Amino acid sequence: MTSLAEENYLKAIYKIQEKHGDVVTTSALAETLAINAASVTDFIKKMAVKKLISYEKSKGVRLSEQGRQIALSIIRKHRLWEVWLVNNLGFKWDEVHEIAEQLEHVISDELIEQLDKHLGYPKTDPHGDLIPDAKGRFIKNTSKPLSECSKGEKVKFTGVAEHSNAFLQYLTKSNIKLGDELLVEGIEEFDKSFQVKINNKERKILSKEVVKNLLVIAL
Amino acid sequence: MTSLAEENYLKAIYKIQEKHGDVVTTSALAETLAINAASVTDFIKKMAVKKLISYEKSKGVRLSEQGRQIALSIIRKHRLWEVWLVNNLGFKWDEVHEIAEQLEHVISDELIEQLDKHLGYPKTDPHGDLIPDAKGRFIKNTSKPLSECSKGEKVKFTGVAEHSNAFLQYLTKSNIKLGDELLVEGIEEFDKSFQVKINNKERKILSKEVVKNLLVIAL
DNA sequence: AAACATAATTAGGTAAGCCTAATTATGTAT
DNA sequence: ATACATAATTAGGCTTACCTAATTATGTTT
Repeated sequence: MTSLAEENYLKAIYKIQEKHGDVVTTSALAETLAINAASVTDFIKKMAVKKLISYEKSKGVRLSEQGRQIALSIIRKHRLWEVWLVNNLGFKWDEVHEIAEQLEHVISDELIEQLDKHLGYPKTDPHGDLIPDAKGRFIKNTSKPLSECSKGEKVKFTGVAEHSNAFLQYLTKSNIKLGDELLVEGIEEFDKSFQVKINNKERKILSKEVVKNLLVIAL
Repeated sequence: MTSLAEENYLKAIYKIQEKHGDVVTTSALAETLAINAASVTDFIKKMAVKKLISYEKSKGVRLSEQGRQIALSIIRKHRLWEVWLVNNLGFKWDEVHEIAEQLEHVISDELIEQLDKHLGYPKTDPHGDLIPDAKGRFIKNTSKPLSECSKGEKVKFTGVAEHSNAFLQYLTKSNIKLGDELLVEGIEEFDKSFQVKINNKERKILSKEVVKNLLVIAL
């Protein structure tokens, strides 16, 4: 059995590893979990004994295969619940994270498989994040930040790299939604802002901070 | 904030109080929660300090109005989740209890109100138990055990007094479902078994143990 | 290489919820 | 009223998951 705390550590390690690659430091973990570094050191030693992670003293930790599978199952649950909250219960994409943080810890394989089926086996959550299957496998993802596109490229908005409510609400307010077609009409040299045409209709200026966090795929 | 343990104590106290009325003893609580009596004494003292219950030493405990409201909100959540699991996810009525025991502790008023709406504001759960509203109010319930009916009475099966999987599965196997119409054709003096006609079709003999746990309303 | 800042660890402590064993209440039978 | 069984409480401990303060590593600067 893995405890609530362990699940949260595993998920945090997975996410940091995903973003910054390789070994995860004690301080990075302490930061994301909002837990004192001394407590983290304590805890990861125990997790290493349980083979959930490998731990090199003063270096950092890495998920074991077992740990990775558990992390992925939590992420799978989190994202499936988010889909449900948005598609079936009418929540907005900036309202579901905290609720899903609770629901993701409910234990029942049967439940999660039935939920998956009920939702029609979605491949992505409301933020465009991929949902791993029951075995922890993802479909391929070829998205890149809009900031890496060149003038003239036409792409589809498929996900966000930043999940803060501030950013999600900015997009909602700006009427930019997953699935929108974006045409890069120009890039301002001075401030790296993008002029884009959305769904062949509206024209918008998007700041460098924004385009960095919009994930798109080529059309 | 009320902890997971507190929620479980409150729910247990509510249920014992409901069944046996009045004051709830330490041992009854210890029994239902499968927790040592000494631990229960410890815990209820703390709950009394928090005004969740009133506690008279060596006598037992009673829910405070605040405690009652919390207990009812847990029960509300439990039963709404059960409805969802059966109606939307395809679970059987004997498969949902443990999952709902976990889901009932998820904290979000918004969530539970949206769920309630999504389900069409159900008044009863899959076992026929009443679902309190957001303010902890129940609709009236006029049901009684089938065992209290007399020969010739025609009633509707609306709930179970016993929630064990064994009993639920017995009913499923016997093809007796909530909403079925039951006509008491005869009562065997010797063993108090009932001969009933179900939905004006099948005839069945139901033992005293069974009829005691079938809740019905007059038709 | 020495000095320094930063990161990580160790040591010692706390609160929540549980436990067992020992003691004290309570209520019933003699 | 006393004895007895049962229920409840007290006392002392344990584990989990956190904390602070003090110490030790690590990796840059100079």
